[in-house]
Amino acid sequence: MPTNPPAYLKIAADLRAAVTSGDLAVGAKLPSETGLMRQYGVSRTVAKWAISVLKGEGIVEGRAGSGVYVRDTRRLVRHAQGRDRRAGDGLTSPFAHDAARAGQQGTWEHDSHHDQADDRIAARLGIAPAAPVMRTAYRFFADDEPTQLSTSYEPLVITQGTPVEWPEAGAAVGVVARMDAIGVRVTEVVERVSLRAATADEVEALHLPARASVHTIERTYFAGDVPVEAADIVLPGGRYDLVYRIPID
Amino acid sequence: MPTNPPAYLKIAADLRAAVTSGDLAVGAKLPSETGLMRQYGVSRTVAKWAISVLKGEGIVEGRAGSGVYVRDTRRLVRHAQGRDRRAGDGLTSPFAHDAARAGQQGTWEHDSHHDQADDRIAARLGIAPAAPVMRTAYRFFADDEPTQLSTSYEPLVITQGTPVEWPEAGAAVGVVARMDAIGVRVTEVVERVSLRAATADEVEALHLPARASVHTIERTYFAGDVPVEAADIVLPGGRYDLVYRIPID
DNA sequence: TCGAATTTGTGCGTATGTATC
DNA sequence: GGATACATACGCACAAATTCG
Repeated sequence: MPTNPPAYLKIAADLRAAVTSGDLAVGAKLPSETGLMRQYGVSRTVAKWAISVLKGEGIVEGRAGSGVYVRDTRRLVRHAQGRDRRAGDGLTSPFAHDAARAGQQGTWEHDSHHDQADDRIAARLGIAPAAPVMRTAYRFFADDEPTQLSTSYEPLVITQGTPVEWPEAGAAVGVVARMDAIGVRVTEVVERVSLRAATADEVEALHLPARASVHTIERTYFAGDVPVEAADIVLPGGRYDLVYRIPID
Repeated sequence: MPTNPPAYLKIAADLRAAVTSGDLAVGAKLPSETGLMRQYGVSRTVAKWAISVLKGEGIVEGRAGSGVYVRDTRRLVRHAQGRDRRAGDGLTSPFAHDAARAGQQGTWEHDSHHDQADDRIAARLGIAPAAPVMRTAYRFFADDEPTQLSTSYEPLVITQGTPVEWPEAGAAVGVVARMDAIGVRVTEVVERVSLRAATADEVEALHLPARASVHTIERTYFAGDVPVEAADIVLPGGRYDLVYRIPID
């Protein structure tokens, strides 16, 4: 006798409501599968499907042998760079700034090397395919938890031989300050925000549960009409809010 | 004999790769459950779980009695309003503009009425709780497919008795143009982008598959430091790219 | 230290309903 | 009507991790 809506979605909705209402706080343990079976008079399969829905939504997390727990959904806020930037800002990176606002310590690791632009990056940077670029892969941590991945590309035609050729080697931090140091005035940043399922690599690097969603941001810095840096940024879905301030006129 | 990774994730990865590589184009039919059972030598349960993973990611869609099909993942692009706006822009809404860029026809339905601000909206608008607001619920369509939900709130203290009190009744379209018409100069818009699972209402209104993710945008327009409009916008995840252009300095 | 109980993770087989072709 | 295929649901089994006496 199939009911409408199906049992597993009704159970999922009940549990979701308990989480969002606060009845089940962060870290709280959900009823066990056996408990749900008795409580709702369903089979183990149905209890599993209900919980798997919530896991797909990223709001709970199963630990084998222990139980299913409400995940920490506190969000970091990422502020896109804009006119807020003050002089002296260049001493600390945008990421460290965002982490500090949330009361967390922002750190990162990086790996820079010369590379050739693939077709996609070449198109974004307005350079020839296979043109030389500086490629830097970042992994950012907030209180030692990995929370952001980023790969940036800068045309070497702009930076080669300058003090800021190696992004993390000089005194200036951040694209705007570094470009400023070599006389390139960054005037605009364009970000394209998208959403997709996390790849296996991202699940690994960001300590995500399987089936997680991520925000992806294609960020491009411009000096006038000339792109000077392109970056692919990956943020765990549901752990981040992205804030944009846009002046009108 | 549990292997690592589990069979259902391996099958899901194979199918995902076939979709992203283009071997399975948009609209193509995936192998049936029976097919997967034979192909991989697994039970129906495992085939089901593999497909359910892809459904959770929103890249395929099951049709009972027919099969599982690759969903259309072409993306609409939403351009946040900024300095791009030209004079005369006020004749067409930002949504219609975005749809036109994608070669689709943008239409919408709306429902306006007087209401009282709840605590959350009051905080965002900087007004007293229960203060009177104009509340307008929108549903936007691209080529007759629902693609965006939005609920906007304007403090009646600003608009009451003016020609633009009812958002969809006057000649001017869009918040900036309407506010301009009553001498309120909108100077900035702030958008907070987030990601969460779709509610049942949203699944219904946007024709989403169960377990879908959505972007949510909390948008606030400011005239100087004064908020003049707040809106909650819901976009289907994976069907939209959000583009922001931010001037530097 | 050990072992038993609990719980999730993965997997198999089957049955019924219903939509599509 | 019949064949196919998905959606939902039941029951069962075993492995692995955790918890706790």
